[in-house]
This record gives sequence, structure tokens and C-alpha cells, in this order.
Amino acid sequence: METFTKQDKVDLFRRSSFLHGLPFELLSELAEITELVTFEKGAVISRIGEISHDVFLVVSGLMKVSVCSSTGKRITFLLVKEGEPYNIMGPHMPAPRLLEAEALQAMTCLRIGGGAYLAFLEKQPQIVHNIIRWIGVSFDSAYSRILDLMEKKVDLRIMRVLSSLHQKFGSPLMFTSVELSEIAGTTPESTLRAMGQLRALGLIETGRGKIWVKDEKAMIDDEFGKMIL
Amino acid sequence: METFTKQDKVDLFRRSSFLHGLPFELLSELAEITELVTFEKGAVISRIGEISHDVFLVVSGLMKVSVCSSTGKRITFLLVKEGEPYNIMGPHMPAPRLLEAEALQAMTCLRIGGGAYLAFLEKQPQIVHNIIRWIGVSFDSAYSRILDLMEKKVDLRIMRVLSSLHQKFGSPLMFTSVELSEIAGTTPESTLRAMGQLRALGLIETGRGKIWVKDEKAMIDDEFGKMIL
DNA sequence: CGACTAGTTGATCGCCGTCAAGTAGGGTGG
DNA sequence: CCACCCTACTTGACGGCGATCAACTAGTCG
Repeated sequence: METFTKQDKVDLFRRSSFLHGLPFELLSELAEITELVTFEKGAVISRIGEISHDVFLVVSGLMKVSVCSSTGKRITFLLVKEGEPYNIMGPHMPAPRLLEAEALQAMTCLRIGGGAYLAFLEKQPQIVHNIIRWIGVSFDSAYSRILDLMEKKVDLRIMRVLSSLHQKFGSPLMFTSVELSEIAGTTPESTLRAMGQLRALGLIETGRGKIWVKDEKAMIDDEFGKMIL
Repeated sequence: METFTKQDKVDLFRRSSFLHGLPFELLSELAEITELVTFEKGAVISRIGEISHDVFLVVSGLMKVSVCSSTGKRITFLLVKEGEPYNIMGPHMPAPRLLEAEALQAMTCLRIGGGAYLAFLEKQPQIVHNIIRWIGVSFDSAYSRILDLMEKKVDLRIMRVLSSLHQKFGSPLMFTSVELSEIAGTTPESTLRAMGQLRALGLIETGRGKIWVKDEKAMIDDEFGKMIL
């Protein structure tokens, strides 16, 4: 593994929108308590029902965070990419959570132990503002997805998912129908049917595990409550 | 309006599970920056699309917090009762949110201005732990409700709603079919049909705007992800 | 070249949202 | 006390969306 210096960490922090606006001294101190870890593709970072108190900041790769019911139904609710944090609430939570986190690609992350994280918060309360703002955005996104599930047809949900993914990751999107269906809250079959319509309209092109969004503007709806992944 | 002394405030804080475990000095300081306000039944505390930076702690009465889509579909996601906070993320958020808060009964609350709230957080970082824990529980509840919507039938959802409400408020529950349907994410008709079945099974009794849960145990399911309202 | 995975399409079926019509409680004013 | 109205509740009928099952095609990797 190549070296990842303290300076590299601070550079990452500076680019991270999560840590935007925080002073150099704080980022520098944060760098001290983080440790570089790697996960290979498909690795499980945190299993459902486990208590996980470690906080991660993604350096490279992509992490999928999902919740899973007892009957196996799963919904993906976060795709954590470079510069974004995972499990920022974990150290505060007493009970195990329903979360499951998995590496969609080979990843490197910075890990912060739960204890060190909590101590850091008390010492550097400025960062609390960033943390709660970040949680707040996720929270609003969660409830806009509930509204989506209740009142939007599958076709429209798939369109919104593709549009959001395209905004975040650009083209081509490397997702399968199963992955998309877990984001949109539907089945792979319905996902493919919906994508077939979009393809017929010329809005997207699809390949095996790849999707190109051709007409970005036509896929954006003016609805309140943009989906955040 | 009767007097509500600083001591009364601190007593309320002590009973609040939200503020559990915090030292007297902190509660005392918190009391200093809060102001008693009242709302009559049906009053709108915060309208959708407005930026609201005031934080509230409910002294008495009941507040309904809902999100609302552009087509008018509404889902209630929080019922805030005595000792519970509302809008603890608001002061941190830059953009208007989709929330709407309304007094279901005549209410008294303690109000904290957004600026004073943020200043208090920086000065008393201990309280951050309580805040994020509280948010975390709501967050998990939100995602367990997404799973519910996806895979549970209406009958079961209604049962879960009634069970959760009974745990929080006891009998009789003073809710109409419209209110319940907005919590369960369905229509009033389906809500009443589901309740009809529960009534036929002897699990509940219903009156106009009142519901008595007769068999508490039979209504509890062993599912992960308890619904929090 | 074979096996596995991803995508595609068709047929069926049941839940539940919607519309509609009718009942009953509870408050108000006379 | 009764007549009235408004709201909440109740029940029935219908229809469409989408989950599910199933069969088939087509890439990709060893």
C-alpha cells in the first residue's frame, strides 16, 4: 500500500464538502486520529444488527449503505463516495442499527474510532454544525423518498434515481438492475421495464451493467425534495 | 397565562428523556435562553417551505409534524409530546425544508431562538450527544417506515401504528381515520377496513375519534425496527 | 465452449386506491 | 327537546399498478 501522509489526509478533508468551512487546525487534529484502512470489492464493512462505533471517511471507491428487513427485502439508501462520511451517528447510538455497509468497489477509507470521535466532538464543537447539517440533508432525503414511494409510479421513481445517480457519478453509470431496484424500492423486472421505456424515448442507452444518460434535462423533474444518494 | 418559572423549566428538562443525563448547570443555562409560547389547537407552528430556525420543547399538548408533497399527499412522521423537542436540526439547515408542524391540541412550548441554540451548542458540547442520539433514533425510525411501506400490507401497518401509538399515549387514542392514514401511509378507507378487521378480532374497540386497544400483546410484532412516533 | 450472470418479455393475479352511497354520532340553535 | 348539519365512519364495487413466476436471450469470464 502506498503511503498516505498527514498532508494527504488534510488535502482530502479540504476537498470534502462534508468538512467544508472548518479551519486548518481542526482538520489537522482530525487527521491525527484517523487511520487508513482498505476494503476489497464486496467486503462487508458493517453487518446488520452489529453495533458499529467506527466512523469512516471515504478516500476512494464506493460504499453502499442499505437497510434490510427480516424477510430479506433490502433498500439502499446511501452511496458514499470520496470525501463523504459514513456512520457519523453510530458512536452516539446505544443499540445496534439496521444498517449494512458494503464496498461496491475496492475502497480506501479513513477510520476514526468511536471514542476518539466523541472526544473530538467535545473538543472541537465547530464540527458539530457540519455533522448535523449533513445528517439533516440525509434526513430530508429519507422523507422525500417516503413520499416518492407513496405517490410516484415506478417509472418516475426509476427516472429520478437515474437522474440523481447521473448528477453524482456522471456517465456511464455502473449499476445493475438489481442495484437500481434496491435504490428505487421496486423489483428488477419493473426496473428493466421502466428503463426499456426510457430507452425507447431515447433518454438513456443501456449495456450490460452500464447506463448512459443521454438527455439529462428531460430526466429532471421540478419536484421539491431532490433525492440525495 | 400562568407563571412558568425557571424552576419549572428545569423540572421539565429533568423529566425529558431527550435531555437525560445532563448536569444541572447545563439545564439551568438552557432555561435562561428559552421562552414560553402558546399555540391554540390547529395553529400552524411552521409552514412548508418556510425556513424555521426556532427550536421548541413541548411543555404540554401535542404537535404533529408532517411532510407534504406538491400533489398534496401528506405523511405524518412525528407526534411530539411533553418533554420532546422539535426542529433540533433546523438551525443548522441552510435551505427551507418540507416540514409542516401543527398543534393537534392547545399547546405550550419553550422556544429557543436559532442563534441562541447554536451558541449554546458550542458552549455546552455535552448536549450534542443527546441531540445526535435523538436524531439517530428518528432516522432509524424513518428507514424502518420505508421498509414497512415497501413490504408490509396495509392491515399490518395499521396494527403497528396503533400499537406504537398505544405505547406512547395509552388508551383511548384520540385519532381519526384521516390522521391514522397519514401516519400509516394509506387512505382513510383502507385504514377503516383494517380497523374493522382488528375490531372483529376483538383486538380493539372504536368510537368516533377514539380507539381503545384491548389486546396490547397481540398487536405487537417481533419485527426489527420498531416504529417511533 | 460451457456456465454463470444480466437483461428481456409475457402472463397472471391480488392488493389497495378510488369513487360512491349510505349511516351514525355530537354539537348547535331554535 | 327536537331538528339540523357537519363530520366521522362504514361498506361495496371497480380497476390498475406492479409484484411474482416463468421462459428465453445475450453478454462475459474462466
